[in-house]
Amino acid sequence: MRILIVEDDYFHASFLQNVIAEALPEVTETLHAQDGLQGEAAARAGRFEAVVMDLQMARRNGIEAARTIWDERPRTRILFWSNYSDEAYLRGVAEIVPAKSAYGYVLKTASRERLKLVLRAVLLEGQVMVDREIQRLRRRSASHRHVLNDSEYAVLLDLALGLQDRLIAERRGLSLRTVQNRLLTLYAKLGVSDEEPSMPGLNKRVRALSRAISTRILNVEMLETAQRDLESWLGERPVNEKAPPTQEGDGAR
Amino acid sequence: MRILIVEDDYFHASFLQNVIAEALPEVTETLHAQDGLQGEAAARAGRFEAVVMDLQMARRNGIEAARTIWDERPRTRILFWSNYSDEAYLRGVAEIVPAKSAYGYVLKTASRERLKLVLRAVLLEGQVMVDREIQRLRRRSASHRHVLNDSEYAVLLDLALGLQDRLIAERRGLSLRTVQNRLLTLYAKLGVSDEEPSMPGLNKRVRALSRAISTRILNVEMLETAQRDLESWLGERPVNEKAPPTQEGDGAR
DNA sequence: ACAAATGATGCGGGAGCCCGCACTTCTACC
DNA sequence: GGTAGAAGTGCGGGCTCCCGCATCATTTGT
Repeated sequence: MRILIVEDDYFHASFLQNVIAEALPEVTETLHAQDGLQGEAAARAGRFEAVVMDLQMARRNGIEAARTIWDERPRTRILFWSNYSDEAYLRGVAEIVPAKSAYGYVLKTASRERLKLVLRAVLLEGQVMVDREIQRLRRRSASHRHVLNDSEYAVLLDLALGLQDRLIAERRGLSLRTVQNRLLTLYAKLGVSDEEPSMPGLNKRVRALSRAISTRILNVEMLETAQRDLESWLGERPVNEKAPPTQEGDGAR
Repeated sequence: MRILIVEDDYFHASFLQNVIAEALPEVTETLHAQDGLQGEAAARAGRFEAVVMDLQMARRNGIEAARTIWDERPRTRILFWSNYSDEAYLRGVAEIVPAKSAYGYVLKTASRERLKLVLRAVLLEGQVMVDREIQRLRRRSASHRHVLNDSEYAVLLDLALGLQDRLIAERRGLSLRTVQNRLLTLYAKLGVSDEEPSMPGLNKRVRALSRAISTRILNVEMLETAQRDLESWLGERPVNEKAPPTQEGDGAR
């Protein structure tokens, strides 16, 4: 069995190699890539069955690297290994994992024993496994602020990219008013409201993004990924011009 | 000489201790705190002259920890040691460093030799020193998107927190129109505009925040710090009610 | 099968936002 | 001293946004 390690921190990478050697004696070879791009290239060339992937790397983050790896070989088993349990990462991973494959998610703070366990479970036995520490954190925040469903999350992403209502409606195939309803519930779930005595007049739209980021429902990596997705959507869109209800050559604006 | 290390990653902390022992033989004792809060407490109790501080830690980030340490003992020398060179961190540090003190900023990817050099220069000799790698990155992005001056940055923070124009004006002691002018230049400098052929109707306000985050001009840590500052400002504000429609003596300006 | 709940949509209006135009300080450079 | 440029402010208009009120369609419970 051959394993690819994608990890930009030298210490973490060598620790991982060490643990792998101990937990998985059936491994015959491990390769170490330093960032997402290298990881993609290595996976393409090396045909690994198993990958341990850091998230949050320069040049190409772990989610995007995993996506292209899975696009090319959907059976690859990938264990995500990260310092953070941002909801954004979990949603990002859940969105791209193919049916054929197995994956896992562990925190870097997990004990050596737990890491070994997850390594075996995911990479060797093909189980799906999420560190119970993450489930715990997840549950705790869920009790507080309500959980976003997929359609709300999609709208949140669009909002975060700066799209205005009309465009969101077009992209998601909804009416304008419906989008605004989604935003409404989004505001509620993110705790954006004027009722706060301390919080006076605020711009709900921006505030929503702000809170989504503070609470790690969104993070930079997923924002960048979403931006790329948006661009490709814009690309294949049939130069759809809006027949503006009003008239005529308003020229560049 | 006694040194406090504030760092939540075990491997990095022990590597650092190792390098310190080698670079600074005059150190008689090092203490290791695992996050910002612990770091503040340790600094308060231990009266260290020198600190090596990670940014991006749970519970209390490095900037905030440094701020309270410097509030209590302004001569403490602090070396910031981070994986990232986000502009947000640099501005955050620059904002809080007291005149009496010395500080430095190194990337974790710096070579062992450079780390040793910076350790001696900052902690021992009291120089101010920023890793040249950071200057380089800084310069590169500066050429591209224009650099924000302090007042624009302040407005950006307010925008990011979700304040609306009126409140920003009040907080910064400006007229409404002036705030809007600032926002205008902010949009320009962040590259938010409709001229993009690809980018159709977008919400400039949100887009500005989005881009500020993507380009690391802002990051989560500084957003949270700014939020706390805002809350304390709101706290000491004299329950200022808006005499809404009309105007009159709005006092401060 | 009927009622209640949930979700999508339309309409309309008050408020906030973006920004062109014009006027006034304030600052800087000959 | 004078003039040009930058920054601050006011006014007004067009557009987006937030959201209450009301109407259907779909889903769910009993």
